Amino acid sequence: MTIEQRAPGEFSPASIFDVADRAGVSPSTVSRALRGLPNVAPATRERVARAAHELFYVASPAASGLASGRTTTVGIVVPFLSRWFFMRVVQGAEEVIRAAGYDVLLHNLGDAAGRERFFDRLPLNRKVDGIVLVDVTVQPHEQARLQALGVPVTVVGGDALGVGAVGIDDAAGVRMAVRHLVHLGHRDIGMLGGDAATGLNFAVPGRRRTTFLGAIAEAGLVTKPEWVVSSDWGIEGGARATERLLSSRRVPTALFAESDEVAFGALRTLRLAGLDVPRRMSVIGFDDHEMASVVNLTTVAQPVDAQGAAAARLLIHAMLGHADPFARLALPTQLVIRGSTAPPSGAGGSRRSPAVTH
Amino acid sequence: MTIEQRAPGEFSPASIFDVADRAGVSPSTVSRALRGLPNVAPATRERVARAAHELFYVASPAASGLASGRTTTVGIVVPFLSRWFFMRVVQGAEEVIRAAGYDVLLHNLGDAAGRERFFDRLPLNRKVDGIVLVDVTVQPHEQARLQALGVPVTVVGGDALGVGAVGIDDAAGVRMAVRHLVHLGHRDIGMLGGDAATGLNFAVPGRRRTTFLGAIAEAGLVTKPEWVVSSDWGIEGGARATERLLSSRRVPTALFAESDEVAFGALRTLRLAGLDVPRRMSVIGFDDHEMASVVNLTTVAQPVDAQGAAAARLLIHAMLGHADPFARLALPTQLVIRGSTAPPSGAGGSRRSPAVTH
DNA sequence: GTGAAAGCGCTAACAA
DNA sequence: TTGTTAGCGCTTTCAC
Repeated sequence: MTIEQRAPGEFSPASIFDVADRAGVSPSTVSRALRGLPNVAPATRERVARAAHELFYVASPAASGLASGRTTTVGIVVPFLSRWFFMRVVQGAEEVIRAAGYDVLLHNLGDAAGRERFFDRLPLNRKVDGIVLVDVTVQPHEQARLQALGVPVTVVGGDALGVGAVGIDDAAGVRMAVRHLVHLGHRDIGMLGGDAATGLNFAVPGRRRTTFLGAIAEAGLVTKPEWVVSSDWGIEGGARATERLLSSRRVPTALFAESDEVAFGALRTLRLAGLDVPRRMSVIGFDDHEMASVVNLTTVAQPVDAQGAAAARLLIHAMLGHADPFARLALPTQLVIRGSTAPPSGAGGSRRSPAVTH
Repeated sequence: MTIEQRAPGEFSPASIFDVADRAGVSPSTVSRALRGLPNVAPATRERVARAAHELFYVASPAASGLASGRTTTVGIVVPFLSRWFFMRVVQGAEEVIRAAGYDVLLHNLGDAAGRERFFDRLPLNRKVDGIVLVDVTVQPHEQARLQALGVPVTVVGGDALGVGAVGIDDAAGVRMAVRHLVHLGHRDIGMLGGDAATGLNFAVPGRRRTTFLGAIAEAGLVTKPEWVVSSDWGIEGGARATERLLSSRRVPTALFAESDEVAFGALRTLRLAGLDVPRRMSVIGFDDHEMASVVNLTTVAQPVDAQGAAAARLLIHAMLGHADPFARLALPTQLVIRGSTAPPSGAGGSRRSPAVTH
């Protein structure tokens, strides 16, 4: 920007030389003093700090980045922005990252094409010192690309080899849900999944379905193929999946939804179909979304912010060179019983007050 | 990073000189060719492109940033990350920003201290070419600080002078809600607000309350101070506000909630208090949150992604030097009638099927 | 504890 | 249309 183009009030920011002049030291000393490096006399440091403050001096990130090779920025990569889970993970990670003095570069994959572009073109190349990858199962060839970035990576809720990972014990959570239904007396249990058609191949969906089928078998039950139905993740997906399931000749007495958002969609469809929950149909979700208490949904709670925060901490350790970059962490899940599950209508047993929408 | 520290497979990325050598041209030609500048022979451009591709060359953002003064990054600043509205705005803006070739630096204010720090220290200084500010009312002294950044700013849903702004006609939306209740026959109408205690001074809360009181007066009604209650924004805030309101000697027959999330909290409290919605209490929200259809909430819909997208477009125009940086845009709102509003129990009139929670 | 000097990898005048 | 030449504003050896 040449001087003529500048707006009247605008003035070019102070450089490290300006600060050096004002403090009566050399630029290198300014640099050292301001970054808190050792080998700076307290009095000098003080003088430099004051000069910098008076001139509103802040080091140019581009210049120091170019000189040092560090960006003081970390990338957070999510499949979508609109899902509650991702947002909360981002929130948890953001807080830790900012507290550690880094900025957050947010990258939204969006769809399958976006995912491919991400691994192919590596748009975060040289822009970040580390990456938190949320809920993406990294394929082997993708992992190679990631390595080419030359920065540490941690993963939340995804499978990945050779990088730090934090998540929950998904299998334990799913089993918890199935057992709860079984203990209530249900023998006909369906499952509503996400997964289909997004092409983003994110980590969770497949895993939960496999475990569900295993848990059903463990309980000595069988489920029907028409009772295990996938659709897009989210409320609308859950609604559509439930519609499809309800079109079977015989329907189950209980539904396990892969996420609370899918469960919410199910609740809406069941209400519109006039099927009382939990009298005619029990529904259990997964997440403990903040809306779960509003719609009185029984669910498997997982700590979401905490997973983001843990991944960020892992990453920061890795960027600092300490810490095992291959660490894996599994946070606990917990059953939260509310009003959307009850014994099947045929059975005796205690009754819970029904779930209501508002 | 010295050569010894490098991991085995890692190799230093190609520089613009490497590409120049391989293509048999000078670095400046490489630069021009790769950035699509005019005055490059098609054949040359082609040769350069191939060389760059073969060497996996990508320009160092720090170096080109330092040389050009541009960052190809835009900052999005939000008060919180955990609120649905903000997320959707970010989503809408992100898409436009990325499509225009910029990266997104996400900055979360978090709380009052974070807000102050933001305007005081300007952490986005020289890191972005423009800023989208979400739902922040910019105070005059803050505006001066923003100007010091020397980059264009646009605001979503906030008041701000001298910068582009997009939002909705809040007043029209609020009046729509109040009139709907009045037409149903309600005369005792309360309001649940956010606002209190966050200290973040974000834009919307105060505005909606003022308009609400105006609309009540317009309708020739009166409301009581105990019926207009504020709490933290969000579900828990709405729940607490409703509890407080219900402790009045006489309660209204209808509630206008400042946001759907506040309304959700209200619905939960009303359910727990055994007050049937809409029979004993009508509730109307604001936003058309995706959960509104699940809990059957009547609400005033506003386009959220679209506001973020519009703000991003405004910003990009401003960064490119075209476009009026003072443009203001108001997107339309729309009443969405669902099952949470009905005539008050005393009155006659048509009945709607009740809202249900799950 | 401090300073001098040499880059970091690009872009942008200017010249050719 | 292309090449040459200076920087952009820091950090970082290496001397002192």
